[in-house]
Amino acid sequence: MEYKDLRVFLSVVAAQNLNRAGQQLHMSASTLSRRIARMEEEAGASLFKRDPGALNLTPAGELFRQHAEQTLAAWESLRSAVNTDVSDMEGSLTLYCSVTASYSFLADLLTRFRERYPKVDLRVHTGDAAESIPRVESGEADVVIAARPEQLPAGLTFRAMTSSPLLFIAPRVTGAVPALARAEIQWNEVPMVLSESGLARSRVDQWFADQGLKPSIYAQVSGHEAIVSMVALGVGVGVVPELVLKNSPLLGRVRVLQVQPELEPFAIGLCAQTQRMNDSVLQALWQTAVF
Amino acid sequence: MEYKDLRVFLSVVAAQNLNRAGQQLHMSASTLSRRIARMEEEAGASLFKRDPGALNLTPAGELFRQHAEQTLAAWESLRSAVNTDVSDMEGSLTLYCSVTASYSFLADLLTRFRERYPKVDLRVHTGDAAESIPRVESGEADVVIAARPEQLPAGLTFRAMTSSPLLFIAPRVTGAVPALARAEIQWNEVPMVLSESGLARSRVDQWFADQGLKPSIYAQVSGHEAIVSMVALGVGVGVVPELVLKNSPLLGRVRVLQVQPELEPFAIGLCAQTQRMNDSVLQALWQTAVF
DNA sequence: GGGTACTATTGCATAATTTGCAACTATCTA
DNA sequence: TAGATAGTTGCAAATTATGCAATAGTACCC
Repeated sequence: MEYKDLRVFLSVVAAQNLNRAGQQLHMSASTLSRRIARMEEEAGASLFKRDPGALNLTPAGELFRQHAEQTLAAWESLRSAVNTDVSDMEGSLTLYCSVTASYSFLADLLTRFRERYPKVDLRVHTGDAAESIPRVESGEADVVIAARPEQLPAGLTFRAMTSSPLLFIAPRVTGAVPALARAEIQWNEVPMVLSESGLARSRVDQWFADQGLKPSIYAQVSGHEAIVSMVALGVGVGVVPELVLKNSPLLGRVRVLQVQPELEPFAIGLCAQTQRMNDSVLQALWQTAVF
Repeated sequence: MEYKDLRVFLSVVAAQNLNRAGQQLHMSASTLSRRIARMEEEAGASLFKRDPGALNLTPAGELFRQHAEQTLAAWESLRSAVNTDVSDMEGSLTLYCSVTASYSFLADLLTRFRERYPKVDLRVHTGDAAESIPRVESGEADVVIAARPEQLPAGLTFRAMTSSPLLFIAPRVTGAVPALARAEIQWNEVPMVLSESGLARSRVDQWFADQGLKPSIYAQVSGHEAIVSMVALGVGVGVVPELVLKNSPLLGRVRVLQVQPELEPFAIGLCAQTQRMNDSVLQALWQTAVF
């Protein structure tokens, strides 16, 4: 039994559904199913009634829930007590991240950070993902949530939180892009909607170069979200991380193209200047991201 | 942080020394060192003062110790409450194991079992390890601690707890066995002291057969402990599990021979009849062995 | 002062565990 | 009965933990 299991359990109790809980926790339903099975084995009793429609607690599950809440509360309390100088740590932290990252990670991260270090003055800026690395290099931001660049610039430290595949997307309405209708796609005729710069752009350029092709660029835009919008309008094919797609309200208007070879996935995590890593506020955020 | 870590922590606190704690826990000191390092990172403070001579708790460590004790107590209490019919489970269990296994595992296992299920009437028999499997097959024992046979007989269920290498041992006094003194050992001239039967015996027979050799058997005895005794006396070479050797008072009188290929290690664990596995007392023991 | 013994830590290869995908099962619904 | 939804399970890949062996730091003794 590990503390992470207890958090998983409480999430599942709240969600009453493995798939919903899995989305919140960034885990698959199968993982949750097995973690719960293990907890039940260790506890020696089944914790959920598998009523069709909703997962409800058994009496044993209710006791377990109390145990989980108390134990986690005691643990957080211990952490605060032990880090006296940290629990009422003061200071400020400027964090920059893309709009998309703000949907999927920022909420979790900041909620936990706020609980632990309420006195730290947090400033959050959102914007284009491609801006992340420059911002942390220039010192405009103390820390950013970013995709790890192919070559991490010297002086920066990165800690992965998750990864997200990089996908080709096309308008759902077939026929909007004639070059896609052929049996074999003629990539040099496909109008592409790409980022002006950034990791996604260089990966795509490399992908075309590896095949000895030159992309036909219809539009260069700033921001992955704009790419989804333009693709949904039917102007061409774009490339965005799955994370952006999942959170887009236009998800239903585009479709994912299966291409070979696949683009290497984005590694997404926290990034800060190495020389600032001994700053206690930064260390606190680092830890919050992990446990 | 996992509950096993908490137990590890308390053991280290009690032992004040990684090597001693490691022996009790059947773990290496390096593992303990790293687990503690991880706990300290997760807690956000160092838990032990690394005073030379003894590991003492820091103030943070003292708090952590309280947390660990309370959490584990709450957990045990939950387990008891949840398994009402089990915590005051009655019944009896006959367990058979070798003398050696009784040193290294039985104490831990029975202590924990007793705490959890005090009303169960436990009967323990010790004897030759080779007797284990027959005893459980015949039903003389409900469960045995045994090495897993090459071919687990049908109808038996096995759960591994640890493994132990199978070693060739010789008298420490060189010259006692002339055939060993040669540059290349002439195995067919080496007087062997072997079990009359059992897994170790069949593994050794197979080992000789694989090399196209026939062992020269000086003595066949019953019980691994007797093998160590006879080898220590200088009569020949024997084969015993490391576990037996480690616990033998004659450890200093024998030496381990490096042979190629090595014999496959023993997998040691609990074994019971599959058809009895739905017996609640047996299940209780099974769980006790794991968590 | 220089061994010697003892203890904690770390590099590395291996072993064990965990994870997600995909296929499967079961139940509800139209 | 077909289709949808939700939980479980086989399997391969990735991650993580483990022990061994080597290292580093300290006390103790001659």
